[in-house]
Amino acid sequence: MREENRSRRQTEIEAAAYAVLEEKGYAGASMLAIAKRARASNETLYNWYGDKQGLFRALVERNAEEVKRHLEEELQTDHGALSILATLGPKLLVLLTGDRAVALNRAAAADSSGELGETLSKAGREAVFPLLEAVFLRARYEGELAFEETGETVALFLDLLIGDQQIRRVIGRLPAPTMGACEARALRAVERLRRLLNR
Amino acid sequence: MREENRSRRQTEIEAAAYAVLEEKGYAGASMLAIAKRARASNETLYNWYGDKQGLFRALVERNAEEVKRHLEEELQTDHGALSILATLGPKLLVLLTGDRAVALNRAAAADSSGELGETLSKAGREAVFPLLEAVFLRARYEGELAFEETGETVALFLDLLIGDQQIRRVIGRLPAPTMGACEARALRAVERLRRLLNR
DNA sequence: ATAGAGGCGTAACCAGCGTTACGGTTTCTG
DNA sequence: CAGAAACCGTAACGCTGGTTACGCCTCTAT
Repeated sequence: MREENRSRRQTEIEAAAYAVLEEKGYAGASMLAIAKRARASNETLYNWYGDKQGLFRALVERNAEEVKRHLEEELQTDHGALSILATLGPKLLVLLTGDRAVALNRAAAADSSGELGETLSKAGREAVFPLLEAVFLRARYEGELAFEETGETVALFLDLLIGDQQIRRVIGRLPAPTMGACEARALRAVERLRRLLNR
Repeated sequence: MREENRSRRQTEIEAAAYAVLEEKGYAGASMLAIAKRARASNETLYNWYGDKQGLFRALVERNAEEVKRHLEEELQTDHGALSILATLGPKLLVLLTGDRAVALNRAAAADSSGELGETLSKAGREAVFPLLEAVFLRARYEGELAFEETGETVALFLDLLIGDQQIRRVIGRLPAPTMGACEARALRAVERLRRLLNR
């Protein structure tokens, strides 16, 4: 199969996996169901991904890459640190509470081996964290924020930004937030951060 | 079976359910495994709880009752509001990030019908929320905190207190926090709350 | 004491899943 | 254009789970 063709096929299969996952949960997302939805053969799934965990590991990794790419793009700009946070915040919030991320978190929660959770966290939070640290160091350098421990500050920002939204989404008690809601929430997070870290 | 006997048996069964759930996850927690662990018959399980969902619904409800009871106990005292928060915070944090709560959250995440999530949230967050509102109203009355929207303030407190700890626990990337860690975190949450809501 | 209810332990039923296997067909390659 | 590789669709295998059924035993109530 030609390279471009195969790559397109892969995204189709992964889209199907998301669709089934969002509909039926991890336990209900059978390989055959995913194959049928993608109009693919399960043999292809097994050839490409090895096994069920492999398929979902691929989903997690690709998703995390996308998230990181989005953020790094933002970081390339030479905007002020707080202004970066103001654009980064909503973006991050949308990504983390979106249907795909929620489905992946559910899958990780259901995977008792903990491997999916590890991949999700390593490629997600643990990859984003240093990027945010860089932003905060810049903010301190610019005299906008004052703090001692960078890591602690990033954690505070994440608490203010995300809070318990993710877990509530995962157990199905919070609808996907609108873009506007994410912006408002991110704005408040930055505002509070400034009040806490001023002077 | 005598009433006390049956009630004891129930807690034994539910303890077994927690044990298996914590070991194997929701998908792996089979009725037979739970029955065997509790040295009970699965027929009994089905007679008492109806089906698998019923059993876990019972777990969720009983757990939520306990949480609420703990908190209400604390509220009976006539301590100052901030002092109440200082004792309530660690307690809440321990309960919400403890092995039991995490296992239940995983079960809710795996339940695609959303019923467990609904029960967990209704009996948990949505039951605790008004209690916290009462505390904050008292704090405002005592002149300790200044705010407009009570609900928003409670949400802020929960963000500062819990943050993303729960979701990280659920996907298996955070060990159960120690009592000391919970106390420290709660202390910081209250401290930050005061900085944000003073004057 | 004795009948009956209820619990125990186990087996059995059916369905579904992950995984493998296999012809038939398409698509690439030389 | 022919052979090979890859893919599709489906069936099959082994296994496990939820749920039901059934004999045996223990406890309770009359």
